[in-house]
Amino acid sequence: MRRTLTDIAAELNVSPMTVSRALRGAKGVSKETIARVREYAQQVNYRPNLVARSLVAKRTNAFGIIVPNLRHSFWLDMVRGVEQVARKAGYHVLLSHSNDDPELESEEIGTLVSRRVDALLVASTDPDQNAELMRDVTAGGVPVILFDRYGEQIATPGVYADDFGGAAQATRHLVELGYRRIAHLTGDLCYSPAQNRAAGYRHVMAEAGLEPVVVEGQFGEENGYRGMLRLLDSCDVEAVFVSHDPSAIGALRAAIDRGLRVPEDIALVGFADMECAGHVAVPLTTIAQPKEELGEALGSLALGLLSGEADASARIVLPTRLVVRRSCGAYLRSHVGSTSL
Amino acid sequence: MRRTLTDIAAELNVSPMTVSRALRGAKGVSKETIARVREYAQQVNYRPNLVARSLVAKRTNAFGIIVPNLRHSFWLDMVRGVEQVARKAGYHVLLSHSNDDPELESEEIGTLVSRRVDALLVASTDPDQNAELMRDVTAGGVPVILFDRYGEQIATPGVYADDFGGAAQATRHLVELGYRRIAHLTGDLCYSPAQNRAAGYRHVMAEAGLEPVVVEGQFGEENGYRGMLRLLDSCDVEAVFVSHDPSAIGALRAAIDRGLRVPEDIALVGFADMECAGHVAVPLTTIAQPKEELGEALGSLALGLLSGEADASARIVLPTRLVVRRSCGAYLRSHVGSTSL
DNA sequence: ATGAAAGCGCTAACAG
DNA sequence: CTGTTAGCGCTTTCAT
Repeated sequence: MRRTLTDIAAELNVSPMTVSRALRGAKGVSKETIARVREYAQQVNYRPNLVARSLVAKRTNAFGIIVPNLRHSFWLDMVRGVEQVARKAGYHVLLSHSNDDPELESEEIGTLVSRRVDALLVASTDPDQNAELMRDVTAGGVPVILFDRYGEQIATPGVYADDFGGAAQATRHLVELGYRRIAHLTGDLCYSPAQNRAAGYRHVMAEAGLEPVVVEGQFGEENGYRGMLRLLDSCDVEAVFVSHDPSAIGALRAAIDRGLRVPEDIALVGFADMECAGHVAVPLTTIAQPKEELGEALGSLALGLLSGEADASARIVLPTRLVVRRSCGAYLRSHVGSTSL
Repeated sequence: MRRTLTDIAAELNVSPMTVSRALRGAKGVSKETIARVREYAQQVNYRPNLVARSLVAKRTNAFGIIVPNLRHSFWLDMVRGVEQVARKAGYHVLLSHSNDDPELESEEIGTLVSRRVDALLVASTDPDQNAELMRDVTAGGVPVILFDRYGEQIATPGVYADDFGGAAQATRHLVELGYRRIAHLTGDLCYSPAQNRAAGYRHVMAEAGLEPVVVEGQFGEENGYRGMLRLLDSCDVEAVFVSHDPSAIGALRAAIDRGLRVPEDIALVGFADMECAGHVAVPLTTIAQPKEELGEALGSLALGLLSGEADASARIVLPTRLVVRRSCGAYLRSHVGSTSL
C-alpha cells in the first residue's frame, strides 16, 4: 500500500500537520522543515490522497460531462475543449454518455453527483424530462450547465451554437444564389437545435418574401434519405436546407437515386460540417459550428460558475460559419453573395 | 448542502449503520426498515457520497486513461471502447492527455494516482522515460496497462494492434500484386509501432526474396510529404508501404506533385484506416486496426486485472485488416491475391 | 435486527 | 513555528 501523510510524519518525527503544511506550501513551517519534508516525500514518492482531501474540502476538482453518445465526433470535440480548459485549472473530467436515453442520463447524473463532481455539464437528451433532477442537483450546490440542447422546463447556464443564425446564414445563402423555391427538411423537432434551425429558415424566408416549405424529418442518414424522398414527392423545389449533415448526406443520396443532379437540378445545404462533409459524392455546403470553442466556453463557464465570476443566468451562444462547397451550386452561379462570415 | 447518511439516520431515528445497510442491501435489516429507509432516501433525493465511500473502501471504481492527444480520432475511439466496458462494470473513466510530452505525462500519472484511480491505462509517449514511475505505480497496487506503444525498460500488461502482422499484410499485398521494388517509409522509429511495422515489412520482403528499401521518416502529413520526396530522389520504386495514413496522404501529395500517377506510376499503402483514407484524391489502401475492440480489450483487461482474473503478464495483440482501395493498384492488376482477411 | 466505536487520510481550527 | 483535537461521510468490527 502506498504511504500516507501520517506515515511520512512518523518517519520524520513530526506531526502530520507539519507534513501537510510543508507539502502544500502553507505558511507556518520553517524553510528547513519544508525542505526536509519535501525531499523525503519526493524520495519515497509520496502521493497525497486526493480522495481524503476531497472529503474534507467538499470538492473534488472534477467536472462530470454527459454527452448523448461517443460515436459522433462532435461530442468528442466538445469533450476535448472542456478537458483542455479544465486541466489548466487543475480539474479533471469524468466522461460519460447517456446513449441517447433520458433514463440512462438521469442515472448517470445521479452517480456523477454521488461522485461529488464540482460541476455537471450535460448535453441532455431530454432536458424537460430531467428538469426536476437537474434542479435538485443545482439546489445541492452543484452547478448544472446545459449545452447544445435546452428545454422549456428548466433554465440553466448554457453554451450553444447559434442554430437560428446558422440556419439563417444557410437559407440566406440559397436566397442570394437566386433560388426561390427553397425547402427545409427538419431534424427531430423535439430538440431545440432542430427547432431553432427551422425558425432561422422561416425567418429568412419571410424576410425574403418567399413561401416556406417545411418537411418534418429526423436526424440520421437513413431518415434524411426517407425525408428527402417524401419531400421530392410532395413538392417541386430548387433547393433544400437540411437540418443536419448526416441527413443531408442521406438526402443527397435520395436525390441522386431519383436521377437528380446536385446542385444542377436541386441544391443542398447541410448543418454541422462533419468531417466527411467535404468528401462525399457532391461536397456539401454546410454550416460549421465552432466545436472546439464551444467546448472551451463550456469549460470556462463551469470554472467561472465555481469561482463566482460567472453568473447562473449565463447563456453563451457562439456564431456559426458558412462553408461553401459544391452542393449549393454557388460555383455555377455568377451572382454569389457573401460566402462566409 | 446535500444530505448525508447521518442526516437521514437522525431524521428517521435510527443509527447511520442501519441506513447504510438498508441502502446497500446488506443483510441484517428488517424488510420494514429497508422499505422505510429507502422510501425516505428516495423522497429526499439522497445520494451516497462516493468520495467518503472510496476513502474507506480504498478504491474509487474509476480508471485513469492517458492518451497522447485528443486530436486524432484514434485515441478517442480507444477511449470510447474503454468507457463502454467500464460503465457496464460500474466504473468511470478519468480522461487526460499528455500532449505528446513525457513530462506532462508523468505529471498526469501522478495526479491520477493521487486521485486513487483503480487502474491506469497509458498510451505512453515514452514508456522508457517513465518506466520507473510506472513501476512505482504498479508497486503501489495500481495496475498500469500500456497500449499502442510499449518500451524496453518496462513490462506491463498491454493491448496492441498487430503492427508487425499488419505491415506484413500490407507488404504481402504489394508483393502479390506483382510489385518487386517495394519501399517502406517509416514513422518515428522511437515508437514501437513504427519499429514493428518496419520489421513486418522487412520480414515479408526477405520471405519474398526482395531487397528492402527503407527510408526513415516521421509521422504526420508534412513529414510524409518530405519523406516521400526524399524517397523518390534516392531510389526508383514501384510501390511504397507508408507507416501511417497521415504520412501516406502527404506521400500521395508528394507523388502527385512530382507528376506521378498513383497507382499507375507508383502504388501506395498506408496504415490506420483513418476516417478520411477513403476520401482522399486517390482512395487509400490501408491497414485497419480494430479500434473499438482495442478499447474494449483495454477496459476488459483492466477489469480482469482488478478482479484477479487476468494476469499481469497479459499481452493482448489484436489482428489488423487489409482494406483495399485504389492507391495500391489492385483494381488494375489481374492477379490480385487475397484482398482482405 | 440494530447500534456504538473506531478509523479511512487528510485539513481547519485552535492551542502552545 | 509546531502540535493536538476534531471531523469530513462513510463502513468495518464488535457489541447488544
